[in-house]
Amino acid sequence: VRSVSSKTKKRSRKTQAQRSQAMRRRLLDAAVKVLRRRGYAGFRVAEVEAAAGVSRGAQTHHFPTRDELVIQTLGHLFRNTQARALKRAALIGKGDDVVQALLRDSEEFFLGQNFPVAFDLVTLGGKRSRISERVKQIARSTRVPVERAWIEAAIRSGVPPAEAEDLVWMTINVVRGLAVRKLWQNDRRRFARLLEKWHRMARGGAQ
Amino acid sequence: VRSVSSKTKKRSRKTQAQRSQAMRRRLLDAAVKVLRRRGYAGFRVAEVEAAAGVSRGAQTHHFPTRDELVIQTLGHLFRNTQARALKRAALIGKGDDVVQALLRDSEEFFLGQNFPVAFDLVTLGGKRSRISERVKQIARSTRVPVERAWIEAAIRSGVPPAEAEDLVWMTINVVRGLAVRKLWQNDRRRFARLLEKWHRMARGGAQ
Amino acid sequence: VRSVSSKTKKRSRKTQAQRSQAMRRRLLDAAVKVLRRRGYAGFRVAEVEAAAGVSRGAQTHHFPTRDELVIQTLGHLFRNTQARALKRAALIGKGDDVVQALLRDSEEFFLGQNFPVAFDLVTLGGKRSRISERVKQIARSTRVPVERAWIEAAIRSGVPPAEAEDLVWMTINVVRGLAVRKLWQNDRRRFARLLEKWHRMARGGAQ
Amino acid sequence: VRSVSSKTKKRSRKTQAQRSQAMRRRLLDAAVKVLRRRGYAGFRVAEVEAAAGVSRGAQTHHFPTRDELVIQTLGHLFRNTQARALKRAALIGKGDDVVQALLRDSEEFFLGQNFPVAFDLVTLGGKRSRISERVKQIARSTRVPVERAWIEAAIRSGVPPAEAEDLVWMTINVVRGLAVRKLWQNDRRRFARLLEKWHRMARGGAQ
DNA sequence: ACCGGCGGGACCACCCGTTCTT
DNA sequence: AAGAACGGGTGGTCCCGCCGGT
Repeated sequence: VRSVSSKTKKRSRKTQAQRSQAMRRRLLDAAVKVLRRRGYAGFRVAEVEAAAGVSRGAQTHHFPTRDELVIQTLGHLFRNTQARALKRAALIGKGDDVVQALLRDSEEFFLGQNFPVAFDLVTLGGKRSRISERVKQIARSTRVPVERAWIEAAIRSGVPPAEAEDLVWMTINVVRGLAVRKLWQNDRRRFARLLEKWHRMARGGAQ
Repeated sequence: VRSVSSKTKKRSRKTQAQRSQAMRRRLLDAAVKVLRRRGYAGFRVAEVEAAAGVSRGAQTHHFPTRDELVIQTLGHLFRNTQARALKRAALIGKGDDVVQALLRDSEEFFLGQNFPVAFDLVTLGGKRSRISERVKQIARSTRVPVERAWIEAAIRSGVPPAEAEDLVWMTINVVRGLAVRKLWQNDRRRFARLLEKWHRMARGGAQ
Repeated sequence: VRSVSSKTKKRSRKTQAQRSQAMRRRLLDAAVKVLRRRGYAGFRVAEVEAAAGVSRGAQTHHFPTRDELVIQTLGHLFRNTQARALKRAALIGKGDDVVQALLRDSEEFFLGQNFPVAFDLVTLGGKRSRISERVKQIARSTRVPVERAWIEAAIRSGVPPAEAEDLVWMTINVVRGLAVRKLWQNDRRRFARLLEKWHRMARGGAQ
Repeated sequence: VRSVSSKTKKRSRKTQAQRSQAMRRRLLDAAVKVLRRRGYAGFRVAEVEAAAGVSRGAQTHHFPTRDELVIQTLGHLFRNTQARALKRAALIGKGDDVVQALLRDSEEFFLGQNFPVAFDLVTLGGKRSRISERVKQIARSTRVPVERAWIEAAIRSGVPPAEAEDLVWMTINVVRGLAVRKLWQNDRRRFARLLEKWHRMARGGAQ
């Protein structure tokens, strides 16, 4: 991509660190795909390797165990989501329809492809408690800041500070509930109607 | 299902059937425990056998495959839940606080021990599509009647028929949303506050 | 082996316990072969299975882990050796040449095929400490009775009790030393000469 | 061994060679530790690297394969032992107690830390025949000169030449036998008594 | 000389379903 | 119906060696 002055080392455009980084990324992206397709129960490292076009050795080098790979994958996923959410919340200013914006953001997260993955992992319990704990911690550390950002956004938009927190919680919660329902019955029109209804109630209540 | 022709063997056969029934029940109860502890991914038939105090052969006899056991277990769980819910909905009469009653019923289901199990199973995808389909079907066939019953209860209690469906959906949905949040952060006081808030909003909207 | 009166069950000559026993024996015998050929470091359960003509499942059923198989194999080996040794010691009576008899018995054990196996296992240390401990314990519990039996035999044969213990120890020890030398240099004539020399010295000392 | 032609590069080359030498030494010493702790079966090149504080690449550079490292380690060990033994044998003069001196030397070797390592390696058989052969050869080429040196020392001390060889062999053999017994039962007092007994017998027989 | 990413063979344990026996 | 032996696929991890970089 960037020009190299020396002829002799033409091929070595990438340092080891860069190659390493690229490989990690390929593996994580492939792992996301597999988690979406199979869930944690059906997650096979071999499938990730095949999807990433990477050898067994390379995989274990970067992620020594299956669970480590899963956890890092979740972190990868949540970091991206978080970044988008924070950006959106930051755009909210005085007079903006924060409920509307928050609904859109939540829909993308909860009704998108990532949430089932997160959900699946969070429900792991018992013997798998080690992974379970780390998953919960990742969820906390990425979602709490998002909620905080939206609460501040709500206040900026004009919602009374005393009500902002509940408003944000409830709005997120409504979408979260639909995400679960979607798992066994995906009725988009009804979902849209319900969200619209909440939108009206929330604006009514906040005004 | 099969006809009983001989009277003479009635007694002994009945004993057999009872024993069989008892064994099935022990296995299903044990399977519930294991599903709670380990989730589907960590579900091992051997652990069920140990928990039930039953031999390998007995388990295989009653539930030929692992997935069959899981599905029957889920059915077992949902049937119980459904029965309780229908009973409660039937108690609602004119003037009763249907939102309150529905919230209580939903809390028991969604915030109780059974929901994570159901949730875990519903998220199975891909390769496991066979079981996944049956799980969804069980969810549909047990939850839809419950919703219908509550809608009717709402109408009986005095909610305008045009609003009853949305009211029930939204009320259930709010609790469902909290059930997910609970997976990684169980803040009971805040949950109670949110449910109370919804209670007030719903009654305000319905009045 | 035993006659079965019923015609219909002609084929079921063996009980489950007998079949189980036979299978264990086949596995142990095969494991002995593999341990001799490869040593502990090169011991592969798959090779044992192939040698025994047994499936992976059957193997794990009887010996859940590789190390368990190894340990049981050693026990198997030592039990046989011990039985033979005790029988021989019991034959010694007044006036018999106990040193000669003990030398023959020790030669069979230490210079035979079994000793290198035992030796290999006893040297395992460190991380493998669990197996190492059990191996040592097996060695102790089978060899100590053998030594005791020979000491008693020596006394019966006429060796002064005060000298019997040292005599037995030293005789066994001489053969044991040659067993080690044999590992890298097998000079039978010289070994025979040395043992003969010790025989003369011992009889001289004991007289 | 190799001639140094250029004077100009003497300094820098020496530095390189020294560093190389030091690294080899660190690796060999670490390998000794690991062999003692784990035996050949549990020997992992990664553990050697960790113990030596050396990178994967450096290890590979000096010892291209695992077995090469093991063999070099054994050579390292035996060379040291041999040097000490030859020095001790050389000190023996007319009238000295050669049995006593040989017992001391043998105790250090056979009852010390190095012998189990050697022993473990010598027992490797079958598939590992390549390494096994080299190990035996190392044992032969270091031990035979030691034995010869002691035989000569015995003759110098006054033992009749016809008896010297057997005396040395037997003395070494007695200690070697105890080395094996020590593997599963370390009874120092008894060992000392037995060695003392042999000392008296040998002097008696030699006089 | 030294470093570490990477390739990939090997091996064991897990786990379920089947097949006798009792 | 219940119990236990047996079959065998599968998958994660280990571990070594290679080789392109530094």
